[in-house]
Amino acid sequence: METEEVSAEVPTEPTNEVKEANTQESKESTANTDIQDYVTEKNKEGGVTETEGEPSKDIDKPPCDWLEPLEEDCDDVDSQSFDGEVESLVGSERSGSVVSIRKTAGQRSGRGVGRPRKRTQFEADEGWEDCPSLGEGWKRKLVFRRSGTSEGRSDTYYMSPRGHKVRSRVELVKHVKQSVDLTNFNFKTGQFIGEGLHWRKRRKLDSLQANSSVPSLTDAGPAAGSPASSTSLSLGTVPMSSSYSIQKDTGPETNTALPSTTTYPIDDLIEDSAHSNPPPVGSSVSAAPVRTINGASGEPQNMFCVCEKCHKTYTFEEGQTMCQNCRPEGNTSLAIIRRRKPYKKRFPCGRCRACRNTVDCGKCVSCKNGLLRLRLNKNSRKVVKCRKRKCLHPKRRDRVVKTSEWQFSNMAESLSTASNISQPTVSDDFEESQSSYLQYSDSEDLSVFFGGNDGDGGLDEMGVPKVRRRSCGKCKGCVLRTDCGSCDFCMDKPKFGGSNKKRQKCRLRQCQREAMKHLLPMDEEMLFSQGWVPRRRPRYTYGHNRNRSKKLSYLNFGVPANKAEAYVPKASSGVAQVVNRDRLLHPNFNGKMSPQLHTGRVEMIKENGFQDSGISSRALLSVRPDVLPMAIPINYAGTSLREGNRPQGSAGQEPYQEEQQEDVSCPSITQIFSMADSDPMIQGIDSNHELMPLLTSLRSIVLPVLWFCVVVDGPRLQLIQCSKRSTMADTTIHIEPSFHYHISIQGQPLLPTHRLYDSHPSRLTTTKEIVALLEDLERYWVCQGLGNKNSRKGSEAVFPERAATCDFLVFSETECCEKCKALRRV
DNA sequence: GCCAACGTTGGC
DNA sequence: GCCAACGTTGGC
Repeated sequence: METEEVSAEVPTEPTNEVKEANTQESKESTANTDIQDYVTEKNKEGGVTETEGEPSKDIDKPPCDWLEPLEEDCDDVDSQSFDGEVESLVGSERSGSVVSIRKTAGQRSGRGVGRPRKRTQFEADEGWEDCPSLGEGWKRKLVFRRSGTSEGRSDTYYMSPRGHKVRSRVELVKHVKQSVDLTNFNFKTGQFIGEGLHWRKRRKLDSLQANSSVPSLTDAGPAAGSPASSTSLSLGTVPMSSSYSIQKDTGPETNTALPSTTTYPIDDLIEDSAHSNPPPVGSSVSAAPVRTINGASGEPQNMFCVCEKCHKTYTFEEGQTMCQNCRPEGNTSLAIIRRRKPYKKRFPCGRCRACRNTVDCGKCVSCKNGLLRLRLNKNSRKVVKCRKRKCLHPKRRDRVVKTSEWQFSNMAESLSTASNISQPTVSDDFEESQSSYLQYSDSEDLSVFFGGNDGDGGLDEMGVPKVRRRSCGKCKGCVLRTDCGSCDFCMDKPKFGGSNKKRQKCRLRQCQREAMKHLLPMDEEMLFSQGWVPRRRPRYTYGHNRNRSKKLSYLNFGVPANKAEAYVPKASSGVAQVVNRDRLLHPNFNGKMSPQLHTGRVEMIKENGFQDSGISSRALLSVRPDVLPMAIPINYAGTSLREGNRPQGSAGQEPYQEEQQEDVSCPSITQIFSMADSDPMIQGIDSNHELMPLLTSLRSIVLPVLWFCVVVDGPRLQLIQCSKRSTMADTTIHIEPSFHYHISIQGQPLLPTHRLYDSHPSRLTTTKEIVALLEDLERYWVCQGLGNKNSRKGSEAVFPERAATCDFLVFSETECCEKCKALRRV
C-alpha cells in the first residue's frame, strides 16, 4: 500500500519548512539511508521489528489514550530515543551523531555506567563542531541524554568564540544579536532556514496543553521501514496507538496499520473546527486538522482515520476516534473532548451558592436523566450532577491550590494558637462529591507545616497529583523576588553563568516555614518567631529509605562537607552563623558521627542578632538531634550550656549532654558549647586583655553572613569576610586594642576618607557597632577598577587594575568608583 | 546516607 | 520555547 505522509500542521509551525523539506528530498537521500540504518538498529535495540507493509507490533498494544496522562511507555520507548536520532541528522554532523548515539545506546546497556558525575557531556570538550552559520569560532554540540525518560533526546549547545557555552536560543540571541539576526535561525540544527534541509521539529508530548504530537518509531516511516517511502519525509508523528490518528488513505480500507500517520491534539481539532476557512498554504497555523503536504493544489483531500479499536480506516469525522462499527452510542466528539482534558479540569469552588446546595432539584435535565438511568439500571452508579448544583465559579487546579495557600497564610498568622486554625469550609455536598480535591489540597498544604505526608511519589492517596508545596507565600524567603546571585543554587543558574545542574531555588528564597517542619513541632513557632531558619530545604527520602518514618525521612538540610562556605549566601540583612568545615569536625562532637554526617547536617541562620543566649539554647534543645545546627558552637565561645545557657524552664532537667545521648538512634552532639574554650584563636589573647570582652561578645552573637572574628598577633581582632562569593570577599576589619579600627580590602587599606567611615564611630567598642558596620559593608562591593576584562567570573577573586586613589568600596549598584571611572574615560 | 544530576511540570 | 524549580534516581 502506498502511503503518503500527511502534514502534521500544528500551530506555529511554518509550513514553508514542509515545502522546503519536500524540495530537498532528493538531496537528502543519503541522509535517509543513514536514517534507515540507524532506525533499523534502533529497532533492534528496542526489540522492535517492523517490516515494510507490516503493522508495528506496537499498534496491537492497547491504545494509549493520549489525552490521559501518558504512561512513560506510551511515548518514551520509541519517541524519545528516536527523537535524538532525528536531531542528530538535522545537524551538520549527520553521520557522526548517529555513531555517537549508537555508542550511547551501547553504553547505556551496561550496568554501572550511569550518568557522568564529575563532568557532563555538556562540559566535556569533545563533540564540539564548527557552526559557521553563526560566524567564525562558533561551535555547536549535540548532547544526548542518557538516562530516564528523556534518554535519547538531545540538547543543543553552542559555544561562542570566547568559550561561553550557550544552552538556549535566548542566551544565543544575547550573544550574537549584535552581529547575527537569528530570526530564521534553527537552534536545533544550527542552520538558518534556507541553508539546507530543515526537518520539522519534533516535540515531546509532555503536556497535553502543549498540543504536541507523539513521535514514535513508526514515525520513522520513510526512514525506518519503507524504502518506497524514502523519497518522502515523515513530518508528522504518531503515537504508538493513537486514538486519533489521521492519514491520507490511498488505498482500500484495510486492517493494516499504516507506517506513518499524523495525529492532532484534540484541542487543535476543536479550534480547527471553529475555522471555516483554511489558512493559506504556507501559513503557520493549521485551520483544519488534515492537509496533505504534497497535494498539488494544497486542497484538503478525503481523510481517513484509523479506528482506535479495530484499526481499520474510516472516513474522518471530527471528534471520532472509532469507525462507525466500533463507535459506541453517545460517542460524540464533545464527550471525548470533555472526558480527555484532564489538565483543564476545573474544580468547584466549594463556596458558591451552587456548591452549597446539597439537594438535587430533580427537575433539570441532569436530574431527569439520572432518574431515567436509575429506572433503566438500578445498579447504575453514575453520578449525576444536578445542574443547580454545578459550581458557579469553578476554579482551575492551580487556583484551587492558591486558595488553599491563602487560607493557610491567614491561618499561619495564628500559628502560636494552633487550635484556632479552622478547617477549610466546604459544603457537605462538596465533600461527598468528586470535588474532594479542594479539601485535599487544603489539608495537604496545611500538612506541610503540621506533619503532613511526604515521599509518596507525587500522588496522593486519591491519585491526585500533589501540588508543589514548598512555598507558604508569606515568609521572608517566599516574599523575596530576587535571587541572591551568590548562593550555590544561584551560581548554578544559567543566568548567573551556571550550568543548570542543580536547578534549585535561591537559598534565600526558599520557604522558611516549609523547612521549619523539620523541627520539633512544639518549638516551630518559637524558633521561627526568633528568626531561626534552616539554611537548606529538606530532603525527601525515597527508594530504600521510603519505609522510614516521615519525620526521620527528613535527614538533611545542611551543607555538603566540601561546600560549606559556598553555601552561605550574600545577605545584607541576614545574620548568619559562620560555617567552618574543619571546625564542624571538632572532636567534641560525638565520635560516632562520620565527618560526612557532621557536615551534612543542619545549618541554621539567625535572622536577627540576639543577645539572649537562652533563646538560642532553647532552640538548640528543640531541634531534633539529627538536625542540630552545627554552626552554633562556633559562636558560643566559652559559654557552655551547663554554665549558664540552660534553656529557660529547664532547671532540674538532665544535663543537655545526657539528654542528647538518650536518643541513640540519631547522631548527637555533645558539649557543643564548650568547644570554643579550646579555640586556638582565643588562646592567643590574654583573658584580661581589653579585647577579650569584645571577642567574647562577638562570639556570642550571630554575625552577618560569613563574617567571622579571629584573633591575630598584636593581639588584635579581625573580622573577616570568609565567603569568597561575598561581594565583601577578602575584606577585613582590623580592631586594635584601642578599639580603633580600619578596613582593608584585598590587602589594600580603605582610605580614611571613605564615606563608610563617616557613619560609624571611630572606635568599635560594642558588638552592636560592629554588626552595624558589617551590615553597612554589605551594601558595598569592590570597585571593578579600570576595565571589565577581569570582572567577576564565578567565585574567583578579582584583582582589577585600579586608580591609585581608588575608593575600593562602591555601592553594589555601581561598577566602579569615580576615580577609576575617570581613568576609564582617558 | 547523601547528593549531583536531570526528568519533569507549570508559568509565562 | 524558555525558564524556574520541584521531585526523583542512581552512584558513591
